[in-house]
Order: sequence, then structure tokens, then C-alpha cells
Amino acid sequence: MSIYDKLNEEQRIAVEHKEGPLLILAGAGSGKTRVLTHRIAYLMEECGVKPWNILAITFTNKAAKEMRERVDNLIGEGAEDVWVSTFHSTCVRILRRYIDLIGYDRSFTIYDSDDQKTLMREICKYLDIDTKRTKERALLSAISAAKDELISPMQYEKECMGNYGKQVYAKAYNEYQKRLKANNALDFDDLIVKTIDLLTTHPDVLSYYQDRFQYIMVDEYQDTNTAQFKLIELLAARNHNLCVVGDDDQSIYKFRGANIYNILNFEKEYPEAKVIKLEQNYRSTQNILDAANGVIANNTERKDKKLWTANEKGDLIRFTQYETDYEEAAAIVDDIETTMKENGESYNDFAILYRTNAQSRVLEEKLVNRGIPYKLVGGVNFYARREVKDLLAYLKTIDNGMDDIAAKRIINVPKRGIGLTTIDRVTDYAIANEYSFFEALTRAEYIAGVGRALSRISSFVSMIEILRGKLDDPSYTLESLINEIIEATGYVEELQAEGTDEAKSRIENISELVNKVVTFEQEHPGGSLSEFLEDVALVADIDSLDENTEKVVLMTLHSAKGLEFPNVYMCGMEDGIFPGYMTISSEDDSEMEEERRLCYVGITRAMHRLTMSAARQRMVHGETQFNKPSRFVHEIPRFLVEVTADSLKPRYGGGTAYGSDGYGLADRGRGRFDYGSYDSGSRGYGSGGYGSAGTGSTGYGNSGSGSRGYGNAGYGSSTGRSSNVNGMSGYGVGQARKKSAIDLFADNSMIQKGFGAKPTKVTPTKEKIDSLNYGEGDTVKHTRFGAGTVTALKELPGDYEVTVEFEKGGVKKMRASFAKLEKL
DNA sequence: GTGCCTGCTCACGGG
DNA sequence: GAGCAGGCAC
Repeated sequence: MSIYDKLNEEQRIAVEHKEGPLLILAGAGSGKTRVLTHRIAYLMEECGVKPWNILAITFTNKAAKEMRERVDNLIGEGAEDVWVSTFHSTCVRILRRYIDLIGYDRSFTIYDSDDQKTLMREICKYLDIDTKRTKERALLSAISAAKDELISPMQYEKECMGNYGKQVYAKAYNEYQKRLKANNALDFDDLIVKTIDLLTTHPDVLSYYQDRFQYIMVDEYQDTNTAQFKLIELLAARNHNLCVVGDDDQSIYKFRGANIYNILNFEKEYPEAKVIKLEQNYRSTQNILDAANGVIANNTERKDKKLWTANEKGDLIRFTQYETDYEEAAAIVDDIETTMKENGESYNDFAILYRTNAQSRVLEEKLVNRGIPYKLVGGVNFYARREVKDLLAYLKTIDNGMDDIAAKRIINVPKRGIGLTTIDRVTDYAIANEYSFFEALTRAEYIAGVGRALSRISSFVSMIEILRGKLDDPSYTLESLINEIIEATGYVEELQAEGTDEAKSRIENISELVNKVVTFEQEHPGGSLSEFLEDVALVADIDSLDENTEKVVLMTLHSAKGLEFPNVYMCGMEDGIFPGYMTISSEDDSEMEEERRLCYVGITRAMHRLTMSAARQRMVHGETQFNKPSRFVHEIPRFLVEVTADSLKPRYGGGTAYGSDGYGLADRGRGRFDYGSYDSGSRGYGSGGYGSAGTGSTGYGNSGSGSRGYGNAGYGSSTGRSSNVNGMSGYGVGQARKKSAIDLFADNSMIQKGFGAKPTKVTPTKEKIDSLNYGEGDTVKHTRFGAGTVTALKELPGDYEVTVEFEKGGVKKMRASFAKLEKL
């Protein structure tokens, strides 16, 4: 029996496709990695293709590593010569060899987003750009977008002719590139762009790689941007043996330039392409799959496909709306513990997914309290911590003396009495004489006004030069280098003297960095400093995830792509969070579609059990926000969802129905749930029926009896009575889906009065406010959230607490002194 | 030149 | 709510 016998028919056809372009549309969980690895094995074993003639591109190092391991397992050793790597590391490898051909030094530095921001700040100062009006971030994202589309500064400038506002961007882009070049640095986008520059201007180099990469495979093709597409096109131009694998329904990186048309138009680009659809899912239960299909069916721009599975139906998807984000987190953690015991599973069988990194904090808190081991993916990157960045800046300065950003970062860290005035003078001198900042430091004695700082500067310079000199000895390790830096600068010593908890944790991070250096040298004997730094620059958060350690995994939905877990929790399922406020208020419908694909990705991560949750109120950026359950929850066919009432202790008085929001809670018993009339399919939603029941009773709304297309407002009361409260009833026949979802809980102010919102911490107000020029019922404008109606006002000492229902951003409660609302 | 305080800004995702 | 830049006092 061969390794190919276990493949299904479509998988086998894909694996055995040898020559010519191939598009594999692989639905979630359809075994695409299996196809890719088997195809590599097949090419090598059955077709005699040399491993070094195969290039497989993935999006993360983690995926690359796994792919190599799996190929190794298939064919037994020999996969190490297959070039498996990410777009970015592929480009770095090519550039390290040939970038001098396009005018950079081969020891170039890679700038991360912090470095980019620092550089842009300098540029704004230099070009007199008012950063209040034009943000660095905006400039950088415009530049990044231009690069993703392969638009050069010159082209950009042309396009901006006559548009004064845009000309600022063009100038900034131009200066930014100039400075990157002067610093011998490349940002992430440049890695791709410069590789294309190199290949298009040097046919011999291109030809070399075209010969080398006779078989090219690209994973997650739906996430490639125009530049990446172009790169692949160049490399594959001679042999046309290009195999791309992707799923248009899982395209979730538009914000960083992903061009979904790369996959949608593949057949136009390569008319001779063979197209294979993998539609059998091996991962999830039928119910989970149906839920995912139900959600994604609301998107219009997609390739037709229908996922199916031979797996059992499985459990229903569970949904619960909690009072606060804290209760939500507590309940999830509870549930993990119970389920784990009941099913004899381990912690790594559970993943908690959320839309934004900020949501992890509350969850972490609860997990720590319970002593549950967890792994947080993302958040504040290890390499973004101050102490780690400082030490890396030393390494960068030693490695690449032209990197001004790095040199300026450490010139006075730890403090050595070289202040801003001195730095400015050195900078001016450097610019005037076209030296790098570090070069200028070596000539400090010629710089007017440096005076007192001169001796300090020279000792800094000689420290760097001595360390740099040591690297000439091939037996000198990077480990010794970093230890000498720590020693010479007194960095750790200073932290030890501080003795605070924060200082201790910084010291731990530093020793962690030293560990990483050691590991790097073990894994890459003879690896250079540049290689170490590039390794560091190109790690993704997800790379550090080891699914085999017994920990609950916490991460964003974005990070979860490509992974699977027996039990998945999708929390914060609220309009305003997911889909996010930005998406809801956007004019562009495609953004909602992207958000929906993200939801699809989340759902399809689950193998056996999917639990969704929402909170009525949560703190977002210091303001209490009231959110309705996510429209995506409503898009799951109702018969697939089991809604459980928040079963925490009764707290708001038993038996009384609160709120007209249709989620009215009664006694916190384990109530039943009713969506209203979801049965009627596309025709309408019941607004009611989210009511949970009184203790053990069946106090829920009438089910929206089929054809009528609505449900009564099902406010559970302790008597289990279903009734209309405050005149809110379900939506009528034919009510548009979208509308009902949005208006479902129109009168949120009632909840607030009923529940009495969580007391906000009273902080002294900066500016005493005695009266307001607006009141309940007035329309006001918020600088960020736009227009809204004041639904409640509460007097505080010297301030007011204003509850505003925004037209687009939901209900928010804010301090009048802080929010600066303007009456309309 | 250093250190503290205040006020402002950012509130989506990441290689 | 948090992190950072800028202002101000020493």
C-alpha cells in the first residue's frame, strides 16, 4: 500500500498533477496541507524531481516547519533540500545574495513597525508635516498600500499631481524610501518589492531562480497581495509549474493588501490551468459545518462550493449572552474545566478566539485566578518590549553601522549623559555631510557644540567598535557578544539596582533573549549576526505556538487560521466588536464580507464543539459599551443553535423582566431560547425570544410561528409568560434581515435603568462641569462615533455621565467632561 | 541633561 | 485604559 492510497479522488488528482498551472480550491479542513505535502513527495518519488527544484511558499514559519516535517515523514529524510519558506524569508534569502546589485549592502536591516514609526516621525519633523492633521500611521499605511500595489514613489507622485492633500503623502513616501536606503534598511513590504526590482532589472538572476524553482507551490493563496502575485508570476514564468492552494472564503487579510482577485482570476491569468475543488471536510461535525455554511452564504463575491462531511452531526452550537465581559470570561473558564473533566480532554484541546487582542486581558485574568495554564498568541510581541528592542538595537548597530534608528535608540541607553541637544547636533552634522549617524559619532570632535559630551561619545563609539571587531574571529559566538553587551553597558546591573517587579520581569526578558541567541546558534551553526537579526525580524506571533503543550490557547481569529481544536470558544460575539464598529459604519460592503469570512474561519476551526458568547456590556477603552449580539450569530440557522441563559447567580431581582431589548433576563435560571421566527428563513427575524426563562420554567417567547415571520418579544418572566414589554414586539413579515438585526434592541437605555450599570470608577475630573447644553433626547455629535441620541443623563460630582445611542456605533456611556459632545 | 507630570491619542487584524 | 510625546522644574 502506498502513501497515496489514503487520499480521496480529488486529492489524488491534485497530487498527481505534474506539469502546468494548478488551482486547488480547498475548503476549510479539506486536507490541503496533506495534498501539498503528498504532492511534494510525489514529485520527488514518482517523477524524479530534485528536492532543490521545488519551492513551497507558506505565510508563516510555523506552517513552513510543519510542512517540511510532514514531507520528511512521508518520504523519510530528504526533504531538507526542498525550499520551504515564507514569502518574506524567501525574499530575504534572495536579497542577502544579490541586493548589492541594486545598491544596498548585503547586511541590510529589516525594520519592524516600531522602527517604521520612529523613522516616519523624524520625516514628519523634517518635512514640517503637521502630525495632528496627517498621522504617521496614515502615512505609513498609505505607503504600505502603495508598495503592495508596486507603486513607486515616483509613480505615486505623478498620481498625486494637482491634489495638494495627497502631495504630502508623496513627499513623505519619497523621503521615507530615501532614508531607508540611507540606513541600509528595508521594511517588510520592501522585502517583496526589492526582490521584484532585483529580478526585473537583472535577467541573469531571474533566470537562475527560474531554473532553480521548477515546481512552485503557494499555500493560502487567497491572502497574497499584488506584489506577491507578481513575484510568483516572475518565478514561474518559464516553467508554468505553479500550483496554488487557497480558499476564497478564508481571505481575511485585505487590510494588509491581500487581493482576493489573485485567486478568483487565476484561471483568467492561466487559461490552461487545471482547477480542483476539495469539498470534503475531515475536521468538523456536520452541525459546525452547516453553521459555517449558513454564515458564509450571506456573502456574494465567492466561488461556488459546498463543503460536506462524513462526520456525525455532533452537538449544537451553543450561544450565551452574559451581563458583562467578566461574567463571560468566568463562564468560559468554568466551562473549560467542566468539559475537560467530563470528556477526559486536556487543556490543549481548547481554544478561545476573539476579534481583538485587547479582549484577552479579562480572559487571562480568569485563567490566572483558576491556575489554568494557557498560551497567549499575539498581544505585545516579545521582540517589541523595550529592553529587548534596546539590546537588539545594540546588535543592529554592530551589524549595520548605517542603521540610524538603532544607533539613536541606544546612544543614551542606559543613560550616559548624551542628551537631546547633542543628538540633534550630531544629526545635523550627519545630514550636512552625508554620514550615517554612527559615522558622525566617530567624528564627534569635528562637530561644533558637542563639547562636554565628547568623551562620552567616544567611549560609546569604541565600545561598539571593539565588539564589532570581535566578530571577525569566527570562533567568537553571538552568545558571547550579547553577554558582553550586557556587561559593557551595565544594562542588567542597572535593572537589578532598581529592584522593582517591573525591573525583574525585564531582566527575565533579557535572559529569554539570550536563550534565543543560544538556540539560534544551536540550530544554525555558523549563523551570522545578520541572520540572527533577520530570524528575529521575521518571526510571527503564531510561530511560537506548540499545540502539544497542555495549555489553553488564546488568540485572535486572524491568528487561528489554519489551526484546529476539538473545542472552540468564540467570545465577544457582538455587533460593534465582531463585526467591529469600523466595519459596521463603513460604506464599503466588502468590509462586512471580509468580517464574515473571518467568522467563517473561526467557526471552521472547531472539530467537535463550538461555543459562542457575547456580553451586554463591556469596557472598551475606558468606556462602558452596550452591544447587541452579533449579526453573525443570527446568520447561523436557528435549529443549529442551543441558547443557554447566563446561569450565574441572580443579582438583579428575580422574576422581573428587564429591558425591551428582547434579551430580557428573568431569573437567571437555565431558560430556553427562542430566536423568534428564524424558521421563515430569509424573511425576517423575531426580535424577541432571546429572553431566558425564569427558574427552570419555560418562559420564552413564542416561537415565531413559521410562516408569519416574527416572534413575540419573549421576555422571560418568572411565570414564564411571554409578552410584549414596552411595546416591543417582533418584526413583521418581510422585515429585512439587516434591519432587524440592527434594530433588534433599539431601546437599550432601559437595560441601563433596569440593571444599574456597573459603577464606573470615579476619577477626579479635570474640568468641573456644572451644566450641559444638551439633555435626554437631544442629538449630539461625538468626534469619533458621529451622531447619536442622548438616552440617559446622570449627575456626578462635577461631571455628568451621558449615555448616547449612536447611529452607527451602538450605545456608549461616557463622561461629559471627557467626551466633548456637541449638541446638534 | 534628567525626571516627572500632564495631556493627547489610539482605540481591528499582522509578516 | 495605556502608552507616548512634550513641557516644565530641578
